[in-house]
Amino acid sequence: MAPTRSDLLQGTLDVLVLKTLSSGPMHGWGISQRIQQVSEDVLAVNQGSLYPALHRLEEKGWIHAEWGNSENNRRARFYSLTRAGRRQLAEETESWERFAAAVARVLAT
Amino acid sequence: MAPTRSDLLQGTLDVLVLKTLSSGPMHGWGISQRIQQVSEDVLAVNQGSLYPALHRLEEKGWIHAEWGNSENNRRARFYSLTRAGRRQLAEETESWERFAAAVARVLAT
DNA sequence: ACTCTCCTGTAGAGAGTCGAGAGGAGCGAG
DNA sequence: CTCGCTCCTCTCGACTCTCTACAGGAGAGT
Repeated sequence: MAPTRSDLLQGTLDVLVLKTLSSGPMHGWGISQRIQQVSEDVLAVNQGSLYPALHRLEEKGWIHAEWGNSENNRRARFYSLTRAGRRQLAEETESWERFAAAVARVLAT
Repeated sequence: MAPTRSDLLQGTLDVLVLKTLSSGPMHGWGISQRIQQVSEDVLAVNQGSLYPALHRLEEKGWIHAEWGNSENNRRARFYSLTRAGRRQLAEETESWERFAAAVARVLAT
């Protein structure tokens, strides 16, 4: 098994999930697969972080959950972005960019 | 009072401090000023985060502390990077860059 | 003297991730 | 048919780190 360092920085998971959901509804397991794939295995989402995050996001009204069946015919909970979630995604994306740019400025000698 | 969102992502403070120290010894208060300045006020380091971080870094042997006098003739604790700290800085810088790039990949549709 | 700025430090609370573990259900292989 | 694998969801305790708020000493200017 590849070590695939996860080490999600606190607070990044939310925006990652929101963004992943912005291309359409998806179930939790799929979201984690997707993030790992798109990040080229740099980011790995632990299940112990994923589901609490999903519930957190749902409680805040940024995503909406619904039971359904996966492509493999399994019971899965599909999440989709709400209007508020879309707004939140925009906000968090911008603040991530500001933050990353600032860190980069410090790190650049 | 300017709002200056701080919201340091957990784990970023260390590399920021290490990097700031890489250009020479400096005292805690100066480090926080420097980071805020270089980041163009995007990053603000709280004192309640700074000093514990400094002590953490020292305990791990990445920085070395020494009492001295500041430019304003005040008692100040000067920190400098150790050899291990330099190594750590290189490592953390690289892993930050990998991480930031990965997040950027996810965020870029 | 008094106050301002510089400078270091601590304590409690809160947020979020990690590792580990549990469990159900579909599907293919033997 | 039963076993085992993959898919999929979920929870708990430990841990780490940041935040807010607080406390205090000492030099410098008024």
